[in-house]
Amino acid sequence: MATIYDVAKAAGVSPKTVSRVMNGDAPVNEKTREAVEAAMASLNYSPSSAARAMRSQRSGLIGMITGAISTTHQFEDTGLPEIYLVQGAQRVIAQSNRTLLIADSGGQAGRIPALLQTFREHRVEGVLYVAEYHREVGLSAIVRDHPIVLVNCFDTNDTPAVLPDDEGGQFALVDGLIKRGHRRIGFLTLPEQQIAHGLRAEGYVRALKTNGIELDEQLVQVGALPIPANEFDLLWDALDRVLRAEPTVICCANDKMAMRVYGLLRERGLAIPRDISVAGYDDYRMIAEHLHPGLTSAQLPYAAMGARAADKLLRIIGGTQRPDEPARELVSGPIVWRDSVQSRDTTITHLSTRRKDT
Amino acid sequence: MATIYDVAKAAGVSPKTVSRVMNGDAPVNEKTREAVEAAMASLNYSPSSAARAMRSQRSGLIGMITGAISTTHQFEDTGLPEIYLVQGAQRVIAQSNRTLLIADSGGQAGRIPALLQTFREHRVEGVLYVAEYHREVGLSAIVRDHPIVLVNCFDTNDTPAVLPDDEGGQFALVDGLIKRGHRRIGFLTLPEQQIAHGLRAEGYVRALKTNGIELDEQLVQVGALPIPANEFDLLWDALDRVLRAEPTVICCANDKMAMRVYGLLRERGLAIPRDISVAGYDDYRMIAEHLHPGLTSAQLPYAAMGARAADKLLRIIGGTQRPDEPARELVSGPIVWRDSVQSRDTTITHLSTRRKDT
DNA sequence: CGATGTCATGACATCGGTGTCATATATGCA
DNA sequence: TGCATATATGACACCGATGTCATGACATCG
Repeated sequence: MATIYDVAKAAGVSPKTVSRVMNGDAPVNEKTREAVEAAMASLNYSPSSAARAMRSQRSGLIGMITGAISTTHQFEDTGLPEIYLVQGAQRVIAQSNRTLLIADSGGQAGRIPALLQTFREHRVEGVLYVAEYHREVGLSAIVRDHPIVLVNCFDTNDTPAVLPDDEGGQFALVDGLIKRGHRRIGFLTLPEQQIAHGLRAEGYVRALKTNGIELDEQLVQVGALPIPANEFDLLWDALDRVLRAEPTVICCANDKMAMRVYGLLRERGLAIPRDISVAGYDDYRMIAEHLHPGLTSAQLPYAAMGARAADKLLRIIGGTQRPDEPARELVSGPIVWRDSVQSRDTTITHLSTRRKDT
Repeated sequence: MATIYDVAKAAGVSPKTVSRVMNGDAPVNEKTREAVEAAMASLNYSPSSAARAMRSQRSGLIGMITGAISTTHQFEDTGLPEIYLVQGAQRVIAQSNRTLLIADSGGQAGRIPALLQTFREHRVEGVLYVAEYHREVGLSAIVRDHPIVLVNCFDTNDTPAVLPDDEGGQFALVDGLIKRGHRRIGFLTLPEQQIAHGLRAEGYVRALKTNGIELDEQLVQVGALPIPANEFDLLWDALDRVLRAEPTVICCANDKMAMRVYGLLRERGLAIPRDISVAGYDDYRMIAEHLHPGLTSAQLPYAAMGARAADKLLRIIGGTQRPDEPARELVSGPIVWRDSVQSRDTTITHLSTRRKDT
């Protein structure tokens, strides 16, 4: 591989001048520049980032650690749309002329220290720490050596974090359902220990309140439990209880649950959306687009979260954070309306004036 | 960040001795070793991989390029279980004390040269080139500078490649169905231009032949087309034609299609698996495990492919390829049997003696 | 006892860029 | 015309490892 010395020799200049042509950090005569550029092209020259990193003390690398935290998947396999997260982050990082280095622990928390050690050796400028579902984490000390942004998770020390706006997402979904004429809105929730559960429940309640609808607790049931074997029966029972409260639509905690609910409702002879509407959460396109009818769902904006986290991290590294920048940022996703939700005749209902609720 | 000089000073030895302690490439007195190790620990020393790379001319980096090829997604979004591929590759690469560098073009082929340029600057030792679905690709010259392994794709120059064993997977699935008593096996295929289509069709035919069953062309219909808007109607029609041939089971080209077929069959009042069995392909757990009943599916072994590709690449880099190693390797996945397939009473059928068909 | 070998260690150069400083010529302005 | 700047370029050191070679202290052997 050609070096800067080879280029300098070929162009008849000093290495430093070649460096100047590349970096544009000092004026170079037009003729000289052309000669250098010709030499670089003919030698197929590519500067060594190792040498650069060494001299400049800036590696141009960002580390991302995924699959990192859980020792075993306490809940279910998320299906890993994490790749969108990687893509979102990578795009932003590439724009800053940096490169993404990734490490995946394969869910074995014990491997994290070794992976972080690798990051240290590469002198990564910052770390993105990605959790597989919205949760709290405890960070080991080694991580705090670097600028870090948590993604899909947070800790108790106000470490910068980028999180999905679960409350807002559920609010927007339920609010949209109400605008489409629904009044009795069933809600099959996540297991109660999940962070997202509480937030989404709040969004649900706020949407009702904002629209002047009274909460019927019978309509809200825990839909899934961590133990897969039991889950289905429990889902059946939960659905049963919700249906007795006569909802016109059922919000499911996620698209996978909605997929099951499709099957369960059909077994009861209910047609979607004619007899009852259904909504999901996550907007896993693999599911939502291919269910029949298409599933209305609140999008978990993974790509946007990845991009936002990368952006935040770069600002931290560059010292260009806005002074008022909060440690935690929420990223909202759109509601994707598909055919699983039917608008109801609203002539007999009176939409209360919408009040803004912060 | 502490350097080897700091460690040397703290331990009262020369930098070279510290280097020897780290690399074990020459004998070091036990006392000296302990002093050096203590110094390293107290300074929280981490050697600079940039300096190492520079001196040794080995970067310890492997580049992976994903989302690389398609300008627009000609077919549908794959749902990107690519993350499993990344994980599989990363695991193997970490074991070899190397680090995975990733670049994602976001489907914009025009960005590939820039990404490869980044790889060159980092002096990656090899490249994994990942396609989003099984296909043929044309490689630009720049890629051939490096050792490279294609993943999920191949070219016309016998570039090393790791591919899913589509023929074998479909064979194993259909063979398994036959062993479970099925004789009339419907097959809703991929669009014909897909590489996987031809291979799976071959597997289907071979399974029939191996078991002495005659092919009924009516049972095989193209199930999907690249234009999403039309797809559904065409799938309905295709399913209709297949059903007229009275199958006891329907193989779908992928799990997404199977998910739709579930809905379509139910609309016709057919219960799965009581009235008819269904199988998919891909084994996207997000779908297959959560459909009710669980979907039997042939697994696309992404994690294994990633691992195998990384392994192959490392052998190429290390010059330790087995002499007989073929350029293209097929990776087989298991058939995951779930409740969507019902074993049929086989007392009235006569399983022909299984013949091995290579 | 001297030659040879092993152990243990350090001095020094080197990998490929870039920051610092020096130098030489050209230009602007009073 | 003379001095302050700006332009254009090079010499040299340095970033942090490690390969090469040299050296001194012992141990071994004939």
